[in-house]
Amino acid sequence: MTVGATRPGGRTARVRAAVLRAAADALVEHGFNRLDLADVARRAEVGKTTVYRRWGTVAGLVADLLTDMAEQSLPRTDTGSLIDDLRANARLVQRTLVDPRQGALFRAVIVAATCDPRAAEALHRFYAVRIAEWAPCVEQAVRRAELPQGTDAAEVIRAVSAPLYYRLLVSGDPIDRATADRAAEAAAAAAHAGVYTLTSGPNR
Amino acid sequence: MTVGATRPGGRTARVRAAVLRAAADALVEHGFNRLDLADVARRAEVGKTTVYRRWGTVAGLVADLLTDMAEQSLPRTDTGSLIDDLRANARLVQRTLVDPRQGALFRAVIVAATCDPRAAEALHRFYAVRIAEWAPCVEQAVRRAELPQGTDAAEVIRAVSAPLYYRLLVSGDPIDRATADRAAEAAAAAAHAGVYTLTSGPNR
DNA sequence: CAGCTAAGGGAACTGGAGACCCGTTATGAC
DNA sequence: GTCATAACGGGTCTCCAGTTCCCTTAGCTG
Repeated sequence: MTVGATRPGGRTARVRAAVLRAAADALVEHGFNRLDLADVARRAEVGKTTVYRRWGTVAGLVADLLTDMAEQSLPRTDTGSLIDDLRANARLVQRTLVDPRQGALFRAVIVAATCDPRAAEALHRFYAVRIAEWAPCVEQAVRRAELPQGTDAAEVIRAVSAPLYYRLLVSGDPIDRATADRAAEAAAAAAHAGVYTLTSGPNR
Repeated sequence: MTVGATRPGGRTARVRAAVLRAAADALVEHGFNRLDLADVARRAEVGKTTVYRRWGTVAGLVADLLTDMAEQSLPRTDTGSLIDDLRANARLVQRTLVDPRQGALFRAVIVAATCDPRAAEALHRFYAVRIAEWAPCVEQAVRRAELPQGTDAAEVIRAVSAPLYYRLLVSGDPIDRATADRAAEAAAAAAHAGVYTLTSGPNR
C-alpha cells in the first residue's frame, strides 16, 4: 500500500545532483538574474520540463542549492587562542569570497535571497549553521576568562564576517588578507571591551 | 554653433525626474529582477521607447538612479564626541535600512550592482561619498587624541555600517537600535585598540 | 520478474519583455 | 517669430523564457 509514496531512489537523486551542480556553474557564469532554467537543464543533460516541474523558479532552485550547501561543512580550527581562531575564520571567509567561483556563487545566492522568501530562509539557515559551527571558539574564550561573561558568541562571529561581506556587496573595496585580519582583530577588541555582552551594554 | 549640442533643458530633465521617481517606486514594489521598463514608463507617464532609448536596461536605469541618490545627501552630526557621532551614524543607517521604502530600495540597488558593472560603479561611488562625508568625525577624534595617530577614518565608518548591512543582506537577523548602538561601540572599541591604524597592525 | 506508477523527456505553444520604425513635439539658436 | 533638430511617443514585430501535453523510462512492490 501507500502506492502514492515518494520515490527518492537512484535516478531522482542523480538528477538532483546533476541539476544542482549545473545550477552552481550557471550562477557563477551568468549570475542570478541572467539564469535560465533551460540552460541549467542543458548543462545537467536533463529535460527542461524536469527542472521546471521540480524546482519551478530560479529562486526555488537556488534555495535547494543552498540547502545542499549547508549540509557540506568545513571543519573549524581550534588553536586555543581567540584571536587565532577568529583570524582563521576571517581568512577562510576571505578566501571563499575572493575565489572567482565561490565568490560569484555567494553573491548569486545572496541576490536570490533578496528576491525570494524561500531562498532567503535557506540562506539564513545556511549562515545560522556556519555561525553556530564557529561559536564554540568564542565560548571557550569566555570559559578561559579571555572574554567577559555573557559574551554573545554568535554576535562575535558575525562581527568577523560583516566587514568582508560589506566590501563584497556594498562598498566594492578589495578583500585582501589584511582586511580579514583587521576584521578578526576588530571583533576581538570589541568583544574584549564587552560590546557583545548579552545582558548589558559596554562596560567601559 | 555646435548645433549638435545636447539639450538638457526643460522636458529632458522633467522626463528624467519622473522616470527616476517611477523607477524607485517600482524597485520598492517589485524588486530589481521583477522590474519591467514598460511598467516604469507607464508610472512615469512617459513613452516606453523613451525609457529604452535613454537607459537601455534595468541596470542602466538603476545606475542613473544611484547617481541621482548620491547627489542628495543628509548632513552628518558633529557632537564633539566620537562615540556619539558614530552612534548617530549607525542609527541613521539603521533607520534607513529598516524603513520599508528605503530598505527595499537599498536592497534593490545592491542587487543591481552585483549584476551590472555600471550599477556597481555607481553604488561604490555612492558609498564612497557617504563614507567621506562621515570620515571627518573620526579625523577630529584623532586630532583630539581620542584615537591613535594614523587611524584610517574611512575604515572606521565602514566598520559601523558593516554589521547592519550584513544583517540586511546575509544573516537576516533583525536590525534594531541596539544593533546599531553595538555596531558604533564595536567600531569605537576597535579604533581605540589601534586596529584601524594605516601604517602598522594593532598595537596591543 | 512482472506490473504499477512516480518521475523524466521531447516538442509544440504562448505571453510579454524588449527592439524597431517612423511620425510628433518642444527646445534652443538666430 | 521661424527653423532645424534633439528628444519623445505610439504601434508593431520578434524572440525566447516558461507552460502544457502526452509519451517514455525506471524505481519500488509483491
